[in-house]
Amino acid sequence: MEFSERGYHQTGISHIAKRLGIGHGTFYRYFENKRDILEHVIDSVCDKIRLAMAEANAPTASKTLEDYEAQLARLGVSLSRILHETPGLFRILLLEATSIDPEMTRRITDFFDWCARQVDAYFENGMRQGFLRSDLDRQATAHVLVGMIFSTILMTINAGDPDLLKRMNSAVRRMLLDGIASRPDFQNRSEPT
Amino acid sequence: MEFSERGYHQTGISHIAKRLGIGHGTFYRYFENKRDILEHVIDSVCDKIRLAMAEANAPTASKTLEDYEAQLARLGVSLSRILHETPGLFRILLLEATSIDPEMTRRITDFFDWCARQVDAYFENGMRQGFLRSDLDRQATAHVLVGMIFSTILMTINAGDPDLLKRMNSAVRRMLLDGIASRPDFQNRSEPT
Amino acid sequence: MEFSERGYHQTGISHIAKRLGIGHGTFYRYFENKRDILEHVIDSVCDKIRLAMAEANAPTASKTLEDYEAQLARLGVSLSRILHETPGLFRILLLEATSIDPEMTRRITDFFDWCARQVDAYFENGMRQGFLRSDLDRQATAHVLVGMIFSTILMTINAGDPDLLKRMNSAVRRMLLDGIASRPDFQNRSEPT
Amino acid sequence: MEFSERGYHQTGISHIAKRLGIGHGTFYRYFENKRDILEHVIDSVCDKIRLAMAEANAPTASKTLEDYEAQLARLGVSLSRILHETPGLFRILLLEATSIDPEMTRRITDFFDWCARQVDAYFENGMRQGFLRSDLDRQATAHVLVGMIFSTILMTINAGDPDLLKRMNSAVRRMLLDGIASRPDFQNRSEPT
DNA sequence: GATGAATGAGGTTTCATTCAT
DNA sequence: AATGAATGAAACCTCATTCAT
Repeated sequence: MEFSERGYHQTGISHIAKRLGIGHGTFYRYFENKRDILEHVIDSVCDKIRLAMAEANAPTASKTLEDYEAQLARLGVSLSRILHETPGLFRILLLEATSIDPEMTRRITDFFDWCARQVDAYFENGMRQGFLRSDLDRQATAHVLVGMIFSTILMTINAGDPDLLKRMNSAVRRMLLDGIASRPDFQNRSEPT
Repeated sequence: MEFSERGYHQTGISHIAKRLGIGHGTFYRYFENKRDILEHVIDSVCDKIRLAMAEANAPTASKTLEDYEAQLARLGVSLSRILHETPGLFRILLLEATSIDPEMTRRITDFFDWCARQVDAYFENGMRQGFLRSDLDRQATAHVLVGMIFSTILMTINAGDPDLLKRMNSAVRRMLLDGIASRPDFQNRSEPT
Repeated sequence: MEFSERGYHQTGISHIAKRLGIGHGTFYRYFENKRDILEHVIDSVCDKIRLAMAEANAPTASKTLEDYEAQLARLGVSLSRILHETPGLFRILLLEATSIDPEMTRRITDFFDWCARQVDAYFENGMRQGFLRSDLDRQATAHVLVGMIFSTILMTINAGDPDLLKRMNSAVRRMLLDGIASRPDFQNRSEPT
Repeated sequence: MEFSERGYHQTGISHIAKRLGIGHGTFYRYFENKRDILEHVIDSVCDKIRLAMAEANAPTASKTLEDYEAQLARLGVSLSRILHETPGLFRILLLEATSIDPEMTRRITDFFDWCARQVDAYFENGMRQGFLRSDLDRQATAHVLVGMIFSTILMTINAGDPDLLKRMNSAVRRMLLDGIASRPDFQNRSEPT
């Protein structure tokens, strides 16, 4: 997508049309607006992510910490796959679309909130099942986890290091589950894959 | 700042000049460019954050987990103060400046990398002192922590809930240090303020 | 006709095609051009008017002022009927078609000239018969009469008052034949219907 | 004015700017819109005409038919002068501006109505003074007179004959005051100049 | 130093017309 | 014969930047 390479505002309709090999008037047969195409892109990436979260199983599917860890790993794999297949989409979602207009910002904010509510449901299940801390501030922690995930994606997009994604992915899970503190009294879990 | 209310591309030189109470030609005596002013703003916010990190003490200052926790808390307080004093600056840094051009994106990316290197130094100290896990992927985890911090700020900017910042702030420290898993064999630390 | 409701320039080929219930490509089987359809419309309205003038009898048919007055009345009735049946046509002729291009303006000008020549023939007959003033500037007065007629139509199109046409119609005939001056020495003709 | 030569829709901002010898962006410092400039032109021509009517003296100034005839003659001179000085203005008013949009059409219609009301005031005075017919349909006749005047202007704009204006001008006054009928019993007034 | 009038590149969008199906 | 997808010329308009005053 031209937007992710050049940026939304730097991309003219003529650029898009030229890349698609169509006349620039043709563009307006399929999209209402320049903004309209961005909306479609955003919708598409959000849908992909929603699907990825759904594929990671229902919130109530995990009975143990290991189950939950596996769910998280599957989500990481799904998101990595999306990132690999369509690397531009996240750039548009996270870097470009945030500065178009209040309505678009709202749309993205709402999507993050939706993600946080999903995570919240997982947390609720974990607390009910007893494998998550009972004193968890579910809502706040869910937002933090969502932030971790998307900032991980963002940072690996812009990084040169192709290995960083995998390592941050692991670091997220490790930190989420165990924290970073050493445990003199506790056998550290082995690194999750 | 006009940029944070209206957005960079929606803000004209005339808007800025009017707010500053100067003629819009005069603007060019003080700034090279429209882009130039954004650069100044970004530099200013980055400086504020660098100062906040410096105020939280040197990486080697903490000998125990409690020290480190206190450092983190001080950093949280400092950032919260900046956010409170100049709420627009972060919006510009995190939402607007990311979509200007590759050079500007690079500048922000580099700043995040710098932050991550700072955090890395804290982690190195913690591992040397023995209060952080010895198997920590320092670099990746540092990036994750930076991502947590800035995504927390970002999310609280756009949220209606004024209390969310404090709660996410706590959630970040809690998760960072202990993870979210329950510890049948371990007395959970009390909630840090 | 779409042109009279929306205006020529505000009307797209697609509007016309939709109203005709055909695809907008099909339009070009029946008309050369967008302009071409306007030409047809103009031709049609001019033909109607020419027919109306013909129906009012030959220029030489009237022997007396009363005959001529009756001819004028018949013409008024005919034009009123056209105006009532197809109110949009005059709007197109008098308001829209005048601003398309020089050729179209010329066409309308020529039509008015033709009308004036017709009127001229009536005047010539009237002068020969002796019931019109012998010092009449036939050509100029014919143009004035044509102007009166069409401006009457135009003004009644845009007026809210549905009675205005009839009253202006009478006023035209009254003014034409007797003028507006009072005649202390002359019994005013009774108001013609 | 470019509008009167090329037509409103055929005239681009670039044409106007080129003719004025300014950059086309400069145009927008002085006019809101393309339409805005037309509005100014229309206002200007209407003002000229209003002034011309005012110069022809107050409605109540004439005590006799001769006075009124002189007023009419002065009005004719004034309008002829405007027509001579700025021939394009009337073309725009009468041919172009009528097909822009309903609001503009309304504006012109309203102006004609205003003219008719002025004429009405003259008629009222004439009837009160007794030099105009007592059975005059003032409102309708006023509209007809206004129509005569403007259609005279319109026809002479488009005619090749430069003498036509003067002749139609006379014909209007002659017809208005005496009609065109011969008067066996009445000494025709001599042709007014 | 300060100003704001002037500029024109460049953007988005419309729509009459063509032409393969 | 009928269609409507495709086209691209051309329109209007914005706004960052310059420069004479």
